[in-house]
Amino acid sequence: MTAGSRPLRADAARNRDKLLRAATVVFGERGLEAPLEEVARRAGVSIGTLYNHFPTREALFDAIFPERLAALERIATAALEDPSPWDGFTGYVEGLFALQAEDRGLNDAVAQRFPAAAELNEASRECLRHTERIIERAKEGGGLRADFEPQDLAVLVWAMSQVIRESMDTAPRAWRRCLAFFLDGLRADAAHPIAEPALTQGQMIRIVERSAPRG
Amino acid sequence: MTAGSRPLRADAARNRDKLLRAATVVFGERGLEAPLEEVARRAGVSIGTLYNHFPTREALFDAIFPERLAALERIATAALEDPSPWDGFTGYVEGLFALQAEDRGLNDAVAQRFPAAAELNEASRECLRHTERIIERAKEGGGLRADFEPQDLAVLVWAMSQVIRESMDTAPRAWRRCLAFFLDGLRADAAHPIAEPALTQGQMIRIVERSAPRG
DNA sequence: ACAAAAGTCGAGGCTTCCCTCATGTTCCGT
DNA sequence: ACGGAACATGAGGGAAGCCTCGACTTTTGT
Repeated sequence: MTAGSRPLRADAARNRDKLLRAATVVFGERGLEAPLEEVARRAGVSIGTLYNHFPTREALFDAIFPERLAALERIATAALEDPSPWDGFTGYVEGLFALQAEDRGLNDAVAQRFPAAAELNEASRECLRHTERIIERAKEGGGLRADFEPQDLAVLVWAMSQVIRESMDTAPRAWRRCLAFFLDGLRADAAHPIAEPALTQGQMIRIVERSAPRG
Repeated sequence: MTAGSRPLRADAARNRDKLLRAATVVFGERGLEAPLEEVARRAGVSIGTLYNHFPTREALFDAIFPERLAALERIATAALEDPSPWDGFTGYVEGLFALQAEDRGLNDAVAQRFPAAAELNEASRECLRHTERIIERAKEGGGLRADFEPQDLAVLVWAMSQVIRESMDTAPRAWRRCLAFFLDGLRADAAHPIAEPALTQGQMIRIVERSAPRG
């Protein structure tokens, strides 16, 4: 909140708050593609009012998720302070997916399904910076295989986000098993050479920018 | 083709064929949710004719994909004949994902996104039966970890189908790297105990039946 | 060659979701 | 307690897809 503009009128501030609460619930249940009209309905407010406060869907994301990603910062900090770099790494990854498994919206957000959400993606990128340190530390500690790159974690997030999406209603812990298999492949002593190189930064950017909701 | 009904009129047979070719192309490019009107347009036929031949989207799937999955049978046979059970296993999995990476529709189909496509899902299930043998053989050979279950392969397919979806345009081979990490975690000598049990058959069924296109 | 059967056509009704804007209401400083 | 600024409202127009149905055209058997 840059607070550049006048303070909101009392009723407007109340409505904005109701909208944010409703959006949090609706996106959590239905994912980031939930109809905005349901958000308005749930907030007890007209669709026009929703658009008054948040001219685009992405503006709503930006108002909701950066704060939510603060939880991730805490998890990252704990990871960097873990005496075992490997445990720190796995703890971070598990914490991340546990968050995703509790909220369809967050799951979509972390998988970068809406490139137009500027602040959200900025927050994601901020997290990624922690991630690099966690990965580097785990490699130096000898637990994590040396050829694992930060971009590989982004790919893992795509993969796990789908597992979570499919299974979260019926078997909310199922992703843990999938992740365990994967993590066993990331240990230094499990490493076999891999011919395919990691995605470049440029490729990542191009992919994320393309990934519209349904395109 | 049970050939229970009369033979089609000549023009009708031609149109049916054009529709199948068009659908193959369109689904291949856009995935199983592609607009049917584009299929009709591409076939040079009206939307009404499309519905004459295929009353539902799923009927189209059933007419296209079971044949396509025959390629998988061949890959499975090769896997079972590989002198190394582990190489057979990895070869099968790579062959499967390579197919998915060439065709968005097949990628969606294998991930079971349309439970109503009866014959398609029957064909998928048939493949799964080969899969069980391949997995069993790889475990007995000592290459594959003992706690890997056939349902885990289905989960892997969800995961990889998403990686493929995201990356196939920009980095068509990127999935290979992700799979390599995963496979390193499936080797018997990389195995660490996993607390979370595999999905049960019942859970799998419930999940697949829920997974509507967008719901 | 002709009529009945078989097949084709596409406009149009339906749904869902998007977003806007003219009108009406509420708040707030004076 | 009043006037203007700020805000809320929801009907409605638009886009995309789905699917149907009655009018029309082609095939085929005789």
